[in-house]
Amino acid sequence: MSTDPLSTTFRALSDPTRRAILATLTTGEKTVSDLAEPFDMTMPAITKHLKVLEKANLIERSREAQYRPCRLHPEPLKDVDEWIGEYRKFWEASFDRLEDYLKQLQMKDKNDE
Amino acid sequence: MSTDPLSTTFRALSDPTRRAILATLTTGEKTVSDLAEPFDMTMPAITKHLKVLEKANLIERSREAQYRPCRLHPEPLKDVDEWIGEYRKFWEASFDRLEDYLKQLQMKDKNDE
DNA sequence: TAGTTAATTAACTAAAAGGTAAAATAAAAA
DNA sequence: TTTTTATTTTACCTTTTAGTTAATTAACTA
Repeated sequence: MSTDPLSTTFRALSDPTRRAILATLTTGEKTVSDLAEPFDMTMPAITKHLKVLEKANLIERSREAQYRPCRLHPEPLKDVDEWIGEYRKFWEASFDRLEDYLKQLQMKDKNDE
Repeated sequence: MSTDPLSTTFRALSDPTRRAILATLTTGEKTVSDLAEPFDMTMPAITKHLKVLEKANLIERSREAQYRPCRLHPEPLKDVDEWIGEYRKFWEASFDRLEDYLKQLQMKDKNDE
């Protein structure tokens, strides 16, 4: 398994339950039970999802009495945004122009051989 | 396993070999051998990574003689970009101000109870 | 046609992911 | 102090992932 930060972030985001948890946390700090409520899933499953998000640094946790509130820690998304930024020009070019662009690059490569 | 498009895209991006393959494809169409060359990995492993990328719609493939050239298909990254856009305001707020913002929301929630 | 090159498929393995039920822990409330 | 509430840990199961080697397919080349 890949343990580099970007892989860890993408991995954490690749589950709809975890993305829904992040979405809930955009409205503020929440308890585990709060977060579990919308899902047809046992508590331990939610605990595991929270662990994945915590290890990916996408949430932070504290303690208040018997609660372990979670809050959003969006910083790793910055790196995803930067990564994806490199590809923006490729989807912004229309399909046909992308074809042309890549064909050009390809011809350039062939000339280099 | 989650089969929704966004999960599939994030899943495909969660491996550094696959991200490196995409990066190589930004310089134009490439054969499987071209793509395999930088990695200390057997061909079947690369074939599998390409299958994951193809199923995630991040690459497209064709046939030329005995070659199966690959090219970038960046469209699914658009959706990732849109998803992440919803979180931009959270990492753009300074850490302290985010704390305040979330605390505010939290108080509002408590008042609603 | 025989051999080579490019890539895939098949069969297998080890580890990780995502879930469960039951037991354990920690703090609050009665 | 006992009970309840919130959450985690443990032990288990099944499926998926990421890799391997060996065999196969497909097309070019001598």
